[in-house]
Amino acid sequence: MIPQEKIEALIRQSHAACAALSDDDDGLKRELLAHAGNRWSLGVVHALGVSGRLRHADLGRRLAGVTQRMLTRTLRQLERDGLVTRWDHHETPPRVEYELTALGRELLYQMIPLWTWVIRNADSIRAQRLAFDAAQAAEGAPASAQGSR
Amino acid sequence: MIPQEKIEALIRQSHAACAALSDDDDGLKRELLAHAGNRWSLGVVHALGVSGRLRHADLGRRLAGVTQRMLTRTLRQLERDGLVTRWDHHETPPRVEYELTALGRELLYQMIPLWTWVIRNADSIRAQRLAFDAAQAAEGAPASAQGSR
DNA sequence: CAGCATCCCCAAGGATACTG
DNA sequence: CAGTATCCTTGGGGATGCTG
Repeated sequence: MIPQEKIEALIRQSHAACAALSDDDDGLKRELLAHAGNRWSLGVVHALGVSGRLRHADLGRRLAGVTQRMLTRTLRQLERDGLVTRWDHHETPPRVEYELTALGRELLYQMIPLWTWVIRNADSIRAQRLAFDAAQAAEGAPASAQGSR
Repeated sequence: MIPQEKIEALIRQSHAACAALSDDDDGLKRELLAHAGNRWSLGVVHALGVSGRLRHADLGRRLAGVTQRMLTRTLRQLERDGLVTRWDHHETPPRVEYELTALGRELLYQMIPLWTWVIRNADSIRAQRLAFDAAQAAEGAPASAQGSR
């Protein structure tokens, strides 16, 4: 699907980029990429990207199942990394809005191809997983194959 | 840096892609993206991308600080998701080699822009973090500023 | 050499209750 | 409404030792 030479060129490029990293950067890099693996970060960035400026409760409504605690936590992390801005209107009752920063928008922009790729390949990966798990099960308990438990 | 309209077009695209997801896919998607946040997954994929087929011990040598346990674990996860192939030569002493699958290469290919972006922005993010932490500290303990504890 | 078993620590994530 | 505090569970990550 993707020409081999192109992949190799890109790998060389990434290799050069990787070699340019200090040990210190390595940790930071992973922390940044960890947002992709965090339970709610992607959802927050995506919701803010789609809807612009949103209040805490609005965000909570869009992310089904999130608790206030985790939402606040996630927002703090994103704010700390400069991906999200917090707008506190200092009113009573409280009124706080969140918005993507330029950096956050860029990150979203960078994420989309990866994201789309994962979604496109979700089916084949799920099938692969099932096959793998089946193979593992067959290997792990061949003696008790018919003994159920 | 990136035109606003382009971002919005991409966001709409990602929104459409996201809307196409079932609840089931959502978990899978995050699990896949979690490889980006895992301690060693990226390193393994990168090393295999750069060097082709590698033995367990060779991989261990390239990833400074990894333990056999975590290396094996990581490889199993990647194998389960169809990103890495395990070649067991069934010899004694054991000889097992690992290699990226086509899917794994594609993932690496998809990752590189994001990766490069993070590296490019590492400095500004680190600065942002320091500022944020300083602000938090100033806000959290202004009363006990001189009282230490 | 490859990798499993065991024990351990800690942060992510969550449920619940409370406050300005 | 936005957020903190508290308690709990789970899994990532690691150190060490053993085996085919």
